[in-house]
Amino acid sequence: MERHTRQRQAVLDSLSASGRTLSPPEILEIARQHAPGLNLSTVYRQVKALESDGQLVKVELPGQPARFEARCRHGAGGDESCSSRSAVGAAALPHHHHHFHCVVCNAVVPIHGCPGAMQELAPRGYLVESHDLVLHGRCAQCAQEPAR
Amino acid sequence: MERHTRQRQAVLDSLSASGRTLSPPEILEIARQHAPGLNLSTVYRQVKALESDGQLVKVELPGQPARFEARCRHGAGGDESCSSRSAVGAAALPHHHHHFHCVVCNAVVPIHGCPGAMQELAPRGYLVESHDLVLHGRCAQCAQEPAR
DNA sequence: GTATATGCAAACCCTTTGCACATCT
DNA sequence: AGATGTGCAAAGGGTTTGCATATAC
Repeated sequence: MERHTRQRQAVLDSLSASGRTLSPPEILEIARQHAPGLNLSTVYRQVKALESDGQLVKVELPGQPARFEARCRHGAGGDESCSSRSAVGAAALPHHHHHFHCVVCNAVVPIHGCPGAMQELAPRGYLVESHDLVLHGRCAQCAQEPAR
Repeated sequence: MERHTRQRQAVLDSLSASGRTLSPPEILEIARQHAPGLNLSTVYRQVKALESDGQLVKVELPGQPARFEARCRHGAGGDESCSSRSAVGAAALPHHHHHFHCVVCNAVVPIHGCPGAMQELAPRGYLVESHDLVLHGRCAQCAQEPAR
């Protein structure tokens, strides 16, 4: 079914090692160090396969190209558990979590916690099944630097 | 600076009349009825101009192409006012608001609540400046129809 | 040996842009 | 007339796909 290839491993490793979300081009650059000649198409294919395999999570921020993160790794301080939530289908479901996007260095890191009570925000008669939340601001590093 | 053209009016009207968010191709199809020969490029250009003019709002959902909504005034009071998507006046305040996305009919409507307290969700040292929230589920109409 | 993954190039979707012509004021 | 908008076609990012070859099992 799913073969173990140098490319597959390199893609997975690049994400696990980085501890943050990476775009396919970023993955390519890093993964090439362990898989010379790696192609962007292969990155896209592996990233999709690894996602449905439950090993990666696709992270999509409004207006930005997709990024991916290794499952359940936190790169910036906090960890703890994420509260799971209703799933629509029946696949390997990643834990429910949201993301923080640093507008300065453009990094995206997972955050724990969730405001919850989403159903109350919807108009009457509407049925909330899931939600996406993205925080924008400055990460710890960029918050300290004056300007950049 | 900004000229009044048949195309500009048609783009604006299509959004005002629809009461929901529309993608550029959707705008094109509707607006063409009042501006034959209208081109998709023009829709993109007008939509951008009208946005910086404050007459439209760009709505970006994770993983989806951009949509736009008319920025209409909305009387006081409603809880679910902006929910219907026919001819009823839509609600879109210049203020902070989020969106509900119906996974069945794919409509996107503004909602006016907000969980708040976003700073508490961020890791220590992180500074939250803004956030995006999108609710996914079924709108009132689609919630009643037999699930599929 | 056979099925699957890879690399390459081309195609696709969404959006932007260059340019000559049309249109508004 | 002068400035701005429009249509068309081509280009640009991001992502997917067809196909022949290479590779894992």
